[in-house]
Amino acid sequence: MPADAIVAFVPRKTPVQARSTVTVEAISEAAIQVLLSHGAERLTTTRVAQRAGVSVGTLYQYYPNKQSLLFAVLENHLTNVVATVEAACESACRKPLAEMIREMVEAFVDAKMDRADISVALYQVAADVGGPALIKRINQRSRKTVEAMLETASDITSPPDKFAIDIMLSAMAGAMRSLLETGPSPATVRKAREQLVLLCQSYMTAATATAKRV
Amino acid sequence: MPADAIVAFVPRKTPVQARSTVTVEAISEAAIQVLLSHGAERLTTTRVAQRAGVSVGTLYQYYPNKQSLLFAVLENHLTNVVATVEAACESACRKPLAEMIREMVEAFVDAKMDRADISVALYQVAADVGGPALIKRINQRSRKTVEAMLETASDITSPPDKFAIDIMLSAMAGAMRSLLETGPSPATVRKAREQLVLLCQSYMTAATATAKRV
DNA sequence: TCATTTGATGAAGGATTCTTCAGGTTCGGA
DNA sequence: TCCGAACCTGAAGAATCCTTCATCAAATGA
Repeated sequence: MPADAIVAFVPRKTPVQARSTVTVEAISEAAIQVLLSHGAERLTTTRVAQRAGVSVGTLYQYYPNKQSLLFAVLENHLTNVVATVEAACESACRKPLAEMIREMVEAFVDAKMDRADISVALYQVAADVGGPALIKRINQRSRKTVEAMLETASDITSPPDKFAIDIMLSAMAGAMRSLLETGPSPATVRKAREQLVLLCQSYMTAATATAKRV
Repeated sequence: MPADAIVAFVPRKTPVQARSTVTVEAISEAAIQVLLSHGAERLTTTRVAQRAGVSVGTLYQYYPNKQSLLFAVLENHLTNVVATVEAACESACRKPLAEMIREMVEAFVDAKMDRADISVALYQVAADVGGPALIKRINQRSRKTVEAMLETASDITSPPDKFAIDIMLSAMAGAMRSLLETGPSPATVRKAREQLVLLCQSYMTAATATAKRV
């Protein structure tokens, strides 16, 4: 592969029959499992195919190359998480600030924990080609969602600025990542969830107060 | 390489003459540059050696394998950062809580920004073999340092518990990571630094209050 | 039923990478 | 000056890995 090759990320073919749908899903799932058991460094298209119970050729029928497979899995996961957070944000509209934050944070934690293995596996992939750009997009989308929610808060006049929201979201994601990588017990997760709510609430309150004061 | 090979991480030979010291440093620096320009996926021992202006053989005289090189660079960086934070924590002993947090957070941000390129480059490596264990060690060390500092705070009776400190530190690191990956302007960094101080201060205050109340 | 489309196979080509080692060069002290 | 130790070189072996494609199997629907 040349140093500056432009790689395609779009799927090569979309399943039309039922069996191929099963195959494609098996491949995604296998990619995650291989990522967990062997690490990104030793993730091989052959190994993924083998784990999925198909041959390499089949894999290449749906993904033009290795990266596109990993990208697809990452995108799918991140999209799921933001979608969940967005739903929570909508249902929390017009409530008091503290409650908003609580619902948002809890939705985030729960979404991540729902398939904790996927989250952990994909941290290894996020830094790869395509990852940063994708994450940037997802971050912006989350930011806007939270911003829109905060503007409807019943107990504050002006919401914190964009920057503060970015900080909060990245802090929340970072703490969650660190937590997930320890393979936490359910009790630990519950505690962390509570603490994350507190973290975000107290920061948002402080940031709002500061904003008003200026 | 067999699937479950045990790889050595200890350096193979330590420099004794001046020229080899230069060489070893050139290799570390080259590793970072290659990481930034080509990404972890396409980091090659040959490429690193070439960038360092030496031959591959030379590289293997000091590092038994590719991973040990990356591990060494990562360890060196993380150790530098914690050492800086530790120093700040010591000098902040017996001050009020808010001031402690400020000094600690600012030291952390400054240490990271001092060689922002290294930080960004190494995020790609952290997930690799050896990385997680190393990070765990570093995290514990930081936690203990901050905990010891907080116990001397002049304006609170009982410091937040370990768990809260872990959350704060990982949140801070996560936010910093997200920031660094955007290639921020100096102005942005200043703003973020201020916001991170606020984030940690407000959370620690809230966590302390909660702890007392119980 | 049967032609056409869709799906699956896996050996093999082509390329890359890690690591070694035999042989040469430079340094430092005696 | 001279010798041994430290240092450097880079071609080449051995091991993977990515990706393709000719070929076979299954499903669809007319």
